[in-house]
Amino acid sequence: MIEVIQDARKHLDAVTLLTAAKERVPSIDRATVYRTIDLLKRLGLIDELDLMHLEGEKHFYEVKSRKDHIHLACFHCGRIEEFSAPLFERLKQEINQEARFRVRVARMEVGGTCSTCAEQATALEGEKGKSRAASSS
Amino acid sequence: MIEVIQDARKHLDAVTLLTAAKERVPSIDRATVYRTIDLLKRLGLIDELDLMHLEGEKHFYEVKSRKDHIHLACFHCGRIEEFSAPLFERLKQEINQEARFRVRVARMEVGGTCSTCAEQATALEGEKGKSRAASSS
DNA sequence: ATAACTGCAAATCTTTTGCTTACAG
DNA sequence: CTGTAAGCAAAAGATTTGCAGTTAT
Repeated sequence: MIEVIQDARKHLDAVTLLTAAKERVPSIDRATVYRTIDLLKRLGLIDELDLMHLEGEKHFYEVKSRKDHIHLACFHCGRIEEFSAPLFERLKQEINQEARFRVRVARMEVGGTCSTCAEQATALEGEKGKSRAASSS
Repeated sequence: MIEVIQDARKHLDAVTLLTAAKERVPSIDRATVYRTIDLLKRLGLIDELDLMHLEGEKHFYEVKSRKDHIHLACFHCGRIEEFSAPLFERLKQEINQEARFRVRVARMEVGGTCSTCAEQATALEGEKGKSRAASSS
């Protein structure tokens, strides 16, 4: 089961995970998937993500890596980027020290506009701008 | 409606929000609450939180403040602490620059052990073994 | 026999939607 | 009128639970 998550190229939600798992064990049930997810979560083997609820309220899962990364969710194209930063690690340390809070899991999710979509938007504005400029939203 | 969220001393989930709103407008319905939440979210007036799903899968809401803060959720006592750090702001800037990702909302949630619970755990360990060391408070 | 795991079905919880009425512009 | 907002009821989506049958210890 954790293999399924590991093998996945993208973040899986429970239903997709169920479908994927069925390819290996056709008889597998929803309940088993959820129970296993819960187990893996408690064991700290996987992380649970929300990905800014771009696709509804479901959760997504990924195998926990040594280095946490931030998920950047583009509101326009829905793509999820991952971003690692030393600053993030430092921030966690700071929380440990300044708030005296022992960090076990840290999740940072960001929503906004990815570079591709930003460029497209800029390009579009440019086209329209030929005829008429200056409409501040 | 946003007043209800503003007045709240703690983070509210939709059901609690509904109850609170009913005190002002008894006829109010779930649907209205959810529709309003959705509106306020889109207007960027409130932020949606998960608080590490300490209490199930519901979402919590708080009025958006100028300065984002990080939510620290204690797995032991369930308390939610807020933590602001310049480092967090810098991290967002870094995302803007290095990933060329235009950040609109950033959410960071941390799960772990708060200082109080950590002290209690230490105290317990101390009892089992040797004498306690001085603890800060 | 015991304990852990699984499938199946039903239940629960949270959020969304369709329809209808009320009301303001 | 016409479009927006609200109530109500039902639906939908995601996750959990109770129960019973299997399998390994």
